[in-house]
Amino acid sequence: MIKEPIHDKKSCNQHIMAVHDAMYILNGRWKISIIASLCFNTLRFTDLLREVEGISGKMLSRELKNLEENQLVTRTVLNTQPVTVEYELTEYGHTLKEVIDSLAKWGHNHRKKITGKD
Amino acid sequence: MIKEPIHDKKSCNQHIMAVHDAMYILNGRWKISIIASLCFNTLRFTDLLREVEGISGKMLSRELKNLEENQLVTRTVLNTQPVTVEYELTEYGHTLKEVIDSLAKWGHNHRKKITGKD
DNA sequence: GTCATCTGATTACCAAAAGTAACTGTAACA
DNA sequence: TGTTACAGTTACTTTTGGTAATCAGATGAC
Repeated sequence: MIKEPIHDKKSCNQHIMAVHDAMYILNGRWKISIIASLCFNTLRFTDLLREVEGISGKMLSRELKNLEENQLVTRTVLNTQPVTVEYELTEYGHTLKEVIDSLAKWGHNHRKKITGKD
Repeated sequence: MIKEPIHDKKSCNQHIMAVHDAMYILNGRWKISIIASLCFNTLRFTDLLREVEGISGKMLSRELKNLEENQLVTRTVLNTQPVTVEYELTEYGHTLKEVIDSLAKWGHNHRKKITGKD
Protein backbone atom coordinates (compact mmCIF):
# COMPACT_ATOMS: atom_id res chain seq x y z
CA MET A 1 0.00 0.00 0.00
CA ILE A 2 1.36 3.37 -1.02
CA LYS A 3 1.82 5.74 1.85
CA GLU A 4 0.96 9.34 1.26
CA PRO A 5 0.17 12.06 3.72
CA ILE A 6 -3.59 12.16 4.00
CA HIS A 7 -3.54 15.93 4.10
CA ASP A 8 -1.13 17.58 1.71
CA LYS A 9 -0.23 21.13 2.51
CA LYS A 10 -2.20 22.62 -0.36
CA SER A 11 -5.55 21.00 0.41
CA CYS A 12 -4.96 21.78 4.06
CA ASN A 13 -4.49 25.48 3.37
CA GLN A 14 -7.49 25.53 1.07
CA HIS A 15 -9.56 24.06 3.86
CA ILE A 16 -8.34 26.65 6.35
CA MET A 17 -8.84 29.46 3.86
CA ALA A 18 -12.37 28.27 3.10
CA VAL A 19 -13.24 28.36 6.80
CA HIS A 20 -11.74 31.83 6.94
CA ASP A 21 -13.92 32.92 3.99
CA ALA A 22 -17.04 31.56 5.65
CA MET A 23 -16.26 33.28 8.93
CA TYR A 24 -15.64 36.53 7.11
CA ILE A 25 -19.32 36.51 6.13
CA LEU A 26 -20.60 35.08 9.41
CA ASN A 27 -18.49 37.30 11.66
CA GLY A 28 -19.71 38.81 14.90
CA ARG A 29 -21.65 37.38 17.74
CA TRP A 30 -25.11 37.30 16.23
CA LYS A 31 -25.27 36.38 12.56
CA ILE A 32 -25.31 32.64 13.00
CA SER A 33 -28.03 32.85 15.64
CA ILE A 34 -30.12 35.11 13.42
CA ILE A 35 -29.77 32.75 10.49
CA ALA A 36 -30.63 29.80 12.72
CA SER A 37 -33.83 31.55 13.77
CA LEU A 38 -34.76 32.30 10.18
CA CYS A 39 -34.07 28.73 9.08
CA PHE A 40 -37.61 27.57 9.78
CA ASN A 41 -39.73 30.69 9.56
CA THR A 42 -39.97 34.12 8.10
CA LEU A 43 -39.86 36.45 11.08
CA ARG A 44 -40.53 40.09 11.83
CA PHE A 45 -38.09 42.44 13.52
CA THR A 46 -39.75 42.12 16.91
CA ASP A 47 -40.00 38.35 16.60
CA LEU A 48 -36.27 38.21 16.01
CA LEU A 49 -35.66 40.45 19.02
CA ARG A 50 -37.46 37.84 21.08
CA GLU A 51 -35.97 34.77 19.43
CA VAL A 52 -32.36 35.80 19.28
CA GLU A 53 -31.69 35.69 22.98
CA GLY A 54 -29.89 38.76 24.26
CA ILE A 55 -29.61 40.81 21.08
CA SER A 56 -30.37 44.55 21.15
CA GLY A 57 -32.36 46.48 18.60
CA LYS A 58 -29.28 48.26 17.43
CA MET A 59 -27.33 45.11 16.76
CA LEU A 60 -30.26 43.31 15.18
CA SER A 61 -30.88 46.11 12.73
CA ARG A 62 -27.18 46.37 11.93
CA GLU A 63 -26.69 42.64 11.46
CA LEU A 64 -29.80 42.28 9.31
CA LYS A 65 -28.54 45.04 7.04
CA ASN A 66 -25.25 43.25 6.68
CA LEU A 67 -26.91 39.91 5.98
CA GLU A 68 -29.03 41.61 3.35
CA GLU A 69 -25.94 43.09 1.72
CA ASN A 70 -24.48 39.62 1.54
CA GLN A 71 -27.69 38.31 -0.02
CA LEU A 72 -28.43 35.88 2.76
CA VAL A 73 -31.63 37.60 3.89
CA THR A 74 -34.41 39.58 2.22
CA ARG A 75 -36.32 42.39 3.85
CA THR A 76 -39.96 42.91 2.92
CA VAL A 77 -42.06 45.80 4.16
CA LEU A 78 -45.71 44.81 4.50
CA ASN A 79 -48.49 47.28 3.98
CA THR A 80 -50.05 46.92 7.43
CA GLN A 81 -50.81 49.27 10.27
CA PRO A 82 -48.45 49.65 11.99
CA VAL A 83 -45.92 48.74 9.33
CA THR A 84 -44.47 45.29 9.74
CA VAL A 85 -41.25 44.11 8.17
CA GLU A 86 -40.53 40.52 7.32
CA TYR A 87 -37.12 38.98 7.20
CA GLU A 88 -36.59 35.80 5.27
CA LEU A 89 -33.61 33.66 4.32
CA THR A 90 -32.83 33.81 0.62
CA GLU A 91 -32.23 30.65 -1.33
CA TYR A 92 -28.56 31.34 -0.88
CA GLY A 93 -29.08 31.83 2.85
CA HIS A 94 -30.63 28.40 3.00
CA THR A 95 -27.36 26.88 1.76
CA LEU A 96 -26.11 27.60 5.27
CA LYS A 97 -28.54 25.06 6.68
CA GLU A 98 -25.92 22.34 6.78
CA VAL A 99 -23.60 24.60 8.78
CA ILE A 100 -26.38 25.52 11.19
CA ASP A 101 -27.42 21.90 11.58
CA SER A 102 -23.92 20.72 12.40
CA LEU A 103 -23.58 23.53 14.93
CA ALA A 104 -26.92 22.62 16.48
CA LYS A 105 -25.90 18.99 16.66
CA TRP A 106 -22.63 19.84 18.36
CA GLY A 107 -24.27 22.36 20.68
CA HIS A 108 -26.89 19.82 21.68
CA ASN A 109 -24.21 17.27 22.46
CA HIS A 110 -22.19 19.85 24.36
CA ARG A 111 -25.17 20.75 26.52
CA LYS A 112 -25.60 17.09 27.33
CA LYS A 113 -21.94 16.87 28.27
CA ILE A 114 -22.10 19.91 30.54
CA THR A 115 -25.48 19.48 32.18
CA GLY A 116 -25.71 15.71 31.97
CA LYS A 117 -29.25 16.14 30.74
CA ASP A 118 -30.77 15.70 27.30
CA MET B 1 -51.93 12.04 4.42
CA ILE B 2 -51.87 13.64 7.84
CA LYS B 3 -50.62 17.18 7.78
CA GLU B 4 -48.47 18.29 10.62
CA PRO B 5 -46.13 21.21 10.88
CA ILE B 6 -42.69 19.90 10.05
CA HIS B 7 -41.14 22.05 12.73
CA ASP B 8 -43.03 22.24 15.95
CA LYS B 9 -42.19 25.14 18.18
CA LYS B 10 -40.39 23.06 20.76
CA SER B 11 -37.94 21.34 18.44
CA CYS B 12 -37.42 24.66 16.72
CA ASN B 13 -36.43 26.36 19.94
CA GLN B 14 -34.20 23.49 20.90
CA HIS B 15 -32.44 23.83 17.58
CA ILE B 16 -31.93 27.57 18.06
CA MET B 17 -30.80 27.09 21.65
CA ALA B 18 -28.31 24.43 20.59
CA VAL B 19 -26.79 26.79 18.02
CA HIS B 20 -26.62 29.41 20.74
CA ASP B 21 -24.82 26.99 23.05
CA ALA B 22 -22.30 26.12 20.37
CA MET B 23 -21.63 29.77 19.59
CA TYR B 24 -21.16 30.50 23.27
CA ILE B 25 -18.11 28.23 23.19
CA LEU B 26 -16.93 29.26 19.74
CA ASN B 27 -17.39 33.00 20.32
CA GLY B 28 -15.01 35.66 19.07
CA ARG B 29 -13.31 36.14 15.78
CA TRP B 30 -10.60 33.53 16.02
CA LYS B 31 -11.62 30.29 17.72
CA ILE B 32 -13.05 28.57 14.69
CA SER B 33 -10.02 29.45 12.59
CA ILE B 34 -7.67 28.17 15.28
CA ILE B 35 -9.57 24.92 15.55
CA ALA B 36 -9.59 24.58 11.77
CA SER B 37 -5.82 24.94 11.73
CA LEU B 38 -5.40 22.35 14.46
CA CYS B 39 -7.73 19.90 12.72
CA PHE B 40 -4.95 18.28 10.75
CA ASN B 41 -1.81 18.90 12.75
CA THR B 42 -0.46 19.59 16.15
CA LEU B 43 1.03 23.08 15.89
CA ARG B 44 3.32 25.29 17.92
CA PHE B 45 2.48 28.81 19.02
CA THR B 46 4.54 30.39 16.24
CA ASP B 47 3.09 28.04 13.64
CA LEU B 48 -0.38 29.14 14.64
CA LEU B 49 0.64 32.79 14.44
CA ARG B 50 1.54 32.13 10.80
CA GLU B 51 -1.41 29.89 9.94
CA VAL B 52 -4.20 31.88 11.50
CA GLU B 53 -4.11 34.78 9.12
CA GLY B 54 -4.11 38.14 10.87
CA ILE B 55 -4.15 37.05 14.51
CA SER B 56 -1.91 38.80 17.04
CA GLY B 57 0.15 37.11 19.73
CA LYS B 58 -2.03 38.52 22.45
CA MET B 59 -5.23 37.18 20.97
CA LEU B 60 -3.72 33.83 20.09
CA SER B 61 -2.53 33.26 23.62
CA ARG B 62 -5.86 34.44 25.04
CA GLU B 63 -7.95 32.29 22.73
CA LEU B 64 -5.80 29.22 23.27
CA LYS B 65 -6.22 29.57 27.03
CA ASN B 66 -9.95 29.75 26.59
CA LEU B 67 -10.02 26.73 24.29
CA GLU B 68 -7.96 24.85 26.86
CA GLU B 69 -10.41 25.78 29.61
CA ASN B 70 -13.20 24.38 27.48
CA GLN B 71 -11.23 21.19 26.94
CA LEU B 72 -11.02 21.57 23.20
CA VAL B 73 -7.24 21.97 23.07
CA THR B 74 -4.29 20.65 25.06
CA ARG B 75 -1.07 22.55 25.67
CA THR B 76 2.18 20.63 25.95
CA VAL B 77 5.50 22.24 26.83
CA LEU B 78 8.36 20.40 25.17
CA ASN B 79 11.76 20.17 26.77
CA THR B 80 13.66 21.83 23.93
CA GLN B 81 15.88 24.88 23.66
CA PRO B 82 14.30 27.33 23.33
CA VAL B 83 11.14 25.97 24.86
CA THR B 84 8.51 24.99 22.32
CA VAL B 85 4.85 24.57 23.11
CA GLU B 86 2.57 22.29 21.20
CA TYR B 87 -1.15 22.78 20.82
CA GLU B 88 -3.32 19.88 19.89
CA LEU B 89 -7.04 19.29 19.53
CA THR B 90 -8.41 17.04 22.23
CA GLU B 91 -10.65 14.15 21.32
CA TYR B 92 -13.52 16.41 22.25
CA GLY B 93 -12.09 19.15 20.06
CA HIS B 94 -12.14 16.75 17.15
CA THR B 95 -15.90 16.40 17.53
CA LEU B 96 -16.01 19.88 15.97
CA LYS B 97 -14.64 18.49 12.72
CA GLU B 98 -18.09 18.17 11.19
CA VAL B 99 -18.79 21.83 11.97
CA ILE B 100 -15.46 22.91 10.50
CA ASP B 101 -15.98 20.76 7.41
CA SER B 102 -19.42 22.17 6.71
CA LEU B 103 -18.04 25.69 7.14
CA ALA B 104 -15.17 24.91 4.80
CA LYS B 105 -17.56 23.49 2.25
CA TRP B 106 -19.77 26.55 2.38
CA GLY B 107 -16.80 28.92 2.34
CA HIS B 108 -15.36 27.15 -0.67
CA ASN B 109 -18.65 27.43 -2.50
CA HIS B 110 -18.99 31.07 -1.49
CA ARG B 111 -15.55 31.86 -2.87
CA LYS B 112 -16.56 30.28 -6.14
CA LYS B 113 -19.71 32.38 -6.19
CA ILE B 114 -17.85 35.62 -5.53
CA THR B 115 -14.71 35.15 -7.61
CA GLY B 116 -16.16 32.84 -10.24
CA LYS B 117 -13.06 30.71 -9.81
CA ASP B 118 -12.56 27.35 -8.16
C1' DG C 1 31.86 38.70 25.72
C1' DT C 2 28.12 40.81 23.87
C1' DC C 3 24.76 41.36 20.34
C1' DA C 4 21.02 39.62 17.73
C1' DT C 5 17.70 35.86 17.35
C1' DC C 6 14.27 32.30 18.45
C1' DT C 7 10.97 30.63 21.62
C1' DG C 8 6.10 31.76 23.97
C1' DA C 9 4.15 34.70 25.88
C1' DT C 10 2.52 39.48 28.66
C1' DT C 11 1.84 44.47 29.20
C1' DA C 12 0.41 49.29 28.31
C1' DC C 13 -1.89 51.89 25.33
C1' DC C 14 -5.27 52.89 21.69
C1' DA C 15 -9.15 51.78 18.31
C1' DA C 16 -13.17 49.32 17.09
C1' DA C 17 -17.16 46.70 18.21
C1' DA C 18 -20.96 45.85 21.00
C1' DG C 19 -24.24 46.83 24.94
C1' DT C 20 -27.73 50.12 27.29
C1' DA C 21 -31.24 53.06 27.48
C1' DA C 22 -33.65 56.72 25.74
C1' DC C 23 -36.00 58.45 21.80
C1' DT C 24 -38.50 58.87 16.92
C1' DG C 25 -42.97 58.57 14.54
C1' DT C 26 -47.26 56.41 13.14
C1' DA C 27 -51.50 54.15 14.29
C1' DA C 28 -54.60 51.24 16.88
C1' DC C 29 -56.74 50.67 21.31
C1' DA C 30 -58.96 51.86 25.89
C1' DT D 1 -55.85 61.48 26.52
C1' DG D 2 -52.69 58.15 27.55
C1' DT D 3 -50.77 53.48 26.42
C1' DT D 4 -49.20 49.98 23.45
C1' DA D 5 -47.07 47.95 19.36
C1' DC D 6 -44.45 48.48 15.31
C1' DA D 7 -39.32 49.13 13.38
C1' DG D 8 -35.89 51.17 14.01
C1' DT D 9 -32.03 55.22 15.43
C1' DT D 10 -29.09 57.93 18.52
C1' DA D 11 -25.82 59.21 22.31
C1' DC D 12 -23.18 57.26 25.62
C1' DT D 13 -20.55 53.53 28.04
C1' DT D 14 -18.33 49.14 28.33
C1' DT D 15 -16.04 45.37 26.35
C1' DT D 16 -13.24 43.43 23.06
C1' DG D 17 -9.52 43.46 19.89
C1' DG D 18 -5.23 45.38 17.67
C1' DT D 19 -0.26 47.35 17.93
C1' DA D 20 4.01 47.58 19.46
C1' DA D 21 7.21 47.12 23.15
C1' DT D 22 8.96 44.10 26.53
C1' DC D 23 10.30 39.77 29.26
C1' DA D 24 13.19 35.68 30.07
C1' DG D 25 16.03 31.88 28.83
C1' DA D 26 19.20 29.95 25.54
C1' DT D 27 21.74 29.60 21.02
C1' DG D 28 24.72 31.17 17.41
C1' DA D 29 27.36 34.99 15.13
C1' DC D 30 31.03 38.13 15.42
